[in-house]
Amino acid sequence: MKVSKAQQRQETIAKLLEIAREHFSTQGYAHAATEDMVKEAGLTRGALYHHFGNKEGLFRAVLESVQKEIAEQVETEAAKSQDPWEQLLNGCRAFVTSAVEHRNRRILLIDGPSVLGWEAWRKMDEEHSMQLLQAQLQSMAEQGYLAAVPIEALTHLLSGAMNEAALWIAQMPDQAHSLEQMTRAMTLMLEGYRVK
Amino acid sequence: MKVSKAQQRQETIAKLLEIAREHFSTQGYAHAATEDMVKEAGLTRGALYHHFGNKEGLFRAVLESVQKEIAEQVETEAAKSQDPWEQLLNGCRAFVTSAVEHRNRRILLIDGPSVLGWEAWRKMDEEHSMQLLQAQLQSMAEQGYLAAVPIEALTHLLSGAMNEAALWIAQMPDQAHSLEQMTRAMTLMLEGYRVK
DNA sequence: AAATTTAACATACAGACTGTATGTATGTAA
DNA sequence: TTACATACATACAGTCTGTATGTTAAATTT
Repeated sequence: MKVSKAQQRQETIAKLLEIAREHFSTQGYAHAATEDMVKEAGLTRGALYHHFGNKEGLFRAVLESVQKEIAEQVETEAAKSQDPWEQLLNGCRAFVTSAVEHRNRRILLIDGPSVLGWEAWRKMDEEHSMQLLQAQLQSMAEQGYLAAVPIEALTHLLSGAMNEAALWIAQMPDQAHSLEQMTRAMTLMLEGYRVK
Repeated sequence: MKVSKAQQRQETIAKLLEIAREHFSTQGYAHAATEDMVKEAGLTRGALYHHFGNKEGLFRAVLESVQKEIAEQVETEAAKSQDPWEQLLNGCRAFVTSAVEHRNRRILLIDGPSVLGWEAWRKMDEEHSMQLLQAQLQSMAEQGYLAAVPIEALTHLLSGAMNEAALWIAQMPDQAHSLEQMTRAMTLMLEGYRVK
């Protein structure tokens, strides 16, 4: 049976991304050995270095797919409402819910900044979910929904709050309850920016 | 000349902590080589492993001293006012100001959670600056200054917000200006929790 | 259709780094 | 002063990443 190179390439990359995501999530970047990953994929490290350049390149590609998935979730949930305030809260809750998941959490929130450096990580973040948040805030400000506040600073403040929220919820025994509590705290936090 | 063992021990540990802090801050945990650090201290890796067990142990000790310094700053600044709201805001600003510093930032906010794991990092955090924040919030809630909100969730939300705030400010060209903007955003954020 | 090129790997090896086992000298306590 | 513990130094083994080179099959060119 004959397999096209394009197809082979795509399949190999997809397989490595999936396996690496699992390894990075459970072991962390530093303790995930490239040899173990490629072995699980039925390949050798040659394939990895061919497609991703180095271990960090593989991690970056994995993080990119994590970001895309989360941004999609956030966008979908936010779009379910017409009211800007509800859109904002829906999006925030969707982000936290996604970020809590095992296959996203460590890669996105723990190892991401450490492995790529905060600036590179932040740049990636800006091109995905943070972008959505800032656009929403910007639009709300222009429509007069928000009190006078520097948008960029606010975006980072909220983003940081939600990142930690996800990490906190993730390790609590009753996650549903913790999410409720956190939603309450987040709702009040956002209230501070409602124009009076 | 004869040096007591206790004194020798103390000096060696102090020297290694200081040098390691600089190396971890500039190179990051992963790229800081133990050999380089001990060489700079005029020692060998034997000394490091004797006193700290392993590289992670050294990092943990460094982080501990970072935490202590920051908590001290926060406490000092907060104590400068009698008004609980002002204490809270002073403390928050002091935390951000300290966390921004080069010798604290990466160790505390970037590599800390990645190297020690989030749970261990959080536990250390709780024993230092986060403890102060939660105590302040708790006391404010009991005195009727705060709206009804789960304190633990709130503590993490605010802590996360400030962590990201520090990282954002750190990489902005005009840090003084950015700190002002962030203070404005933080002030409004806290307003959300003021009892109405 | 044959020849050539190129993409997708596999293999082998070098270098860096951590951790451990062991040796040694000096201070300390009985 | 002798026995022991502490504070290291030294040597070595194991792991892991990255790179250089080889190989095979598909794609492209002639």
